[in-house]
Amino acid sequence: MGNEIEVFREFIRKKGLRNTPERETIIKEIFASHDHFDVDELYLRLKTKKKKISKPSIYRLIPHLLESGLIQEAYHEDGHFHYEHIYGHEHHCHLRCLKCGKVLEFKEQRVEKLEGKLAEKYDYLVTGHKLEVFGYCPTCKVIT
Amino acid sequence: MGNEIEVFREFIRKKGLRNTPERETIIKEIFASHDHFDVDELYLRLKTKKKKISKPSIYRLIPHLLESGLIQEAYHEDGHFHYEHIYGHEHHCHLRCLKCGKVLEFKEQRVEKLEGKLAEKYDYLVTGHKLEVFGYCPTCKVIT
DNA sequence: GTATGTGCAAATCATTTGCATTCTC
DNA sequence: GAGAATGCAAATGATTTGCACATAC
Repeated sequence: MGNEIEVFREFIRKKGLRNTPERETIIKEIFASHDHFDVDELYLRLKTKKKKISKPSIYRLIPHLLESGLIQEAYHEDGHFHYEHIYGHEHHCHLRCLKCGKVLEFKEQRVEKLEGKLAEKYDYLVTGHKLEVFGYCPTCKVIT
Repeated sequence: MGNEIEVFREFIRKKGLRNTPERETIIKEIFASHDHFDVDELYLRLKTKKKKISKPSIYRLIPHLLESGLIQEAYHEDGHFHYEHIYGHEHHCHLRCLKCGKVLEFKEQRVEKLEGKLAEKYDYLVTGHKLEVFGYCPTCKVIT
């Protein structure tokens, strides 16, 4: 079990906000799976486990999770966002087919060097990145 | 003036679809500006120029523009997508502040090599990529 | 004690869709 | 002439918001 809860508590404290059991329940559920998630799916997972958390509570928590660096937007598909938790997990990128929408994951280290350069050049505190490569998958490239 | 119109005509022809003056008007307007655009803003730009194009026509055209590689999603913000035209323009990536949401653009060539490797490894026809680096801007990193 | 968070129901707003009409090929 | 595309109005569905109550600090 990671200490994402600790990271979140620290973040909340620094911001002068308040933590709640609902928020910790949501975070635990997010990190309980290795997969991407979306709000509706997360809500249903919680419901299945008899946790009474409302959707607005999830929606209201997400900006904090993004800002704290615990999660990031993975992609926007089927009309809603899909997120992935990034804290304590190996980074991966996406290879997407422009025709059928299929998404493949792959690992990439090359961009880390770039992060350092950018941090210096623009005086940013760089915390992560998202790389999406697109094109046509083996099936779709034949037809196109 | 680029030949994005030609590229689109070719794409439409290959797919056995039909081209229309509305579509070409939209494409010309997209490429008339160097900036990102979103559907509403594009619609208003067209309206200002007395072009009677409906929003659904724009929405229905976008998947084709994506698939043809003329445009790509730049980011999803303020509840809607922002697109950028990529055909015939130098590629750029985004550096985004997690706190204030500010977006900076920068150039990057390093990822092109990776594209080749991925194309080979997964048998994809790779046409482009989108790289977003995030963190805190000079102002926000002080406060956080 | 006070300001923040929660749940509910209602509101918002981007995007999609049904349909009758028009237009491309 | 058949199948697509358009515009309009209505529907959809994710996300947000107002509000009254509960609760963290």
